[in-house]
Amino acid sequence: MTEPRKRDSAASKEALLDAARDLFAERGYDRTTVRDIARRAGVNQALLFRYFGSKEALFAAVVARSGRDQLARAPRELLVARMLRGLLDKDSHGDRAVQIMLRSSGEDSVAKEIHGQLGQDYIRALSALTGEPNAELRAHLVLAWIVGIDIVRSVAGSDPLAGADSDDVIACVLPAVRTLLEQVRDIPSETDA
Amino acid sequence: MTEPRKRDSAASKEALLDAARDLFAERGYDRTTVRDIARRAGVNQALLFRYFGSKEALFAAVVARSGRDQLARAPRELLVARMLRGLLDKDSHGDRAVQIMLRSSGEDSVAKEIHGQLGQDYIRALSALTGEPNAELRAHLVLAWIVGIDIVRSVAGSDPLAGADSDDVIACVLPAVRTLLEQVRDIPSETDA
DNA sequence: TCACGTTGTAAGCGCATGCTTACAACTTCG
DNA sequence: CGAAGTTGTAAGCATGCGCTTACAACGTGA
Repeated sequence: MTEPRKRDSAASKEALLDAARDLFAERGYDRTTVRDIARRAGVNQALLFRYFGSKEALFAAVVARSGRDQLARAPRELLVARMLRGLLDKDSHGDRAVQIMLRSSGEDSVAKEIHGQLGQDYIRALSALTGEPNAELRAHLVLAWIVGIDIVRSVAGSDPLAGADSDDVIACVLPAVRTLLEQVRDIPSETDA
Repeated sequence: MTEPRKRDSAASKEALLDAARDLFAERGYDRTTVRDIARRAGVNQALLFRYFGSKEALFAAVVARSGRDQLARAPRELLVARMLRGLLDKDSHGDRAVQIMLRSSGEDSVAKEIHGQLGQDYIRALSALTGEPNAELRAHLVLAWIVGIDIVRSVAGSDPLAGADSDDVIACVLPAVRTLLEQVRDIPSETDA
């Protein structure tokens, strides 16, 4: 760094949040180091600790930010389709909150609490998509599927699911999801508008 | 260790494989340390490296052993139900190969290859459960769901899915899975026999 | 202008990880 | 019986991790 960075704490914080969001989503919590995050953000790693206090607190901030945005933006019955397209469409900056959150296979109770809170928001939203008595269980199962799709795609990078046309995946998944949450809908395509 | 262990390399290897199987399934690859494995196996960690060469090679051995057992044992149409019950029923020593395999969110190409091979065996088995042209895609989606269920259960440890009665989960999941793989069946209960 | 608070940096701490080394004790075979 | 190979062990290496410390430079307000 021959040129010292201009001082702008808000920009530094934003850069760290963006970098962390992307890296946590790509690699999961454990395999994302604070050095990686700082490097991608273009800041010194000490700033991460100054502004967020710890790696874990940064994680919580990322999850909270990502999830809040999506839940505010999506009509409920489109939520599943948005989450799926968010992970299937490479360019899309769709909903990554769920995979970011659950991709960290942390077992500690603090992380669990963090996940739990936002998770509850998603579960509440999904539970409202069915009139069945075991709505919460169904919501969890649907959430689990979305998470699983993300993980299987990344691990088995060269098979049909990784390279799948998102419409093909949606065509398989949504009818199945509807056996659980009957109000789920796909996003209207442009030609429908 | 006041009493030196009796020399038995086969028993030591077996103990390491069992310990690793359990810990990888519980914690995932990254959060399982070689010291943890050795401790649970009741051996010195140097033996792990002597007998398996590396943590990664041990992982490969565990995955290969677990998966092979299950695929040999299960009639195809019961495979999904067995995998689900394997993770839902706490006492069961059911099929953990898939979650062990995919729970490690490793991105390196060696791990990917390892996963890929056994994964292909599962995919082949699952693909044969439908006559649809995109059978492989469907198989991957089902596998993804199983993985996702395991992960969501462990992360969100106190909600309906974690404490769920396995019959309730199966009752929700199997009909949905059948929209993808029509030949899937549940395990006959004892009273049916 | 100057003092103080804020922001950015490089270096390093303490600890944990996968793995290695050196040694002792045992077991087997000629 | 003794040599060689095998098995088990404790200790430690090299590296990387989250996090801290100390300093410099800047920006703001009195």
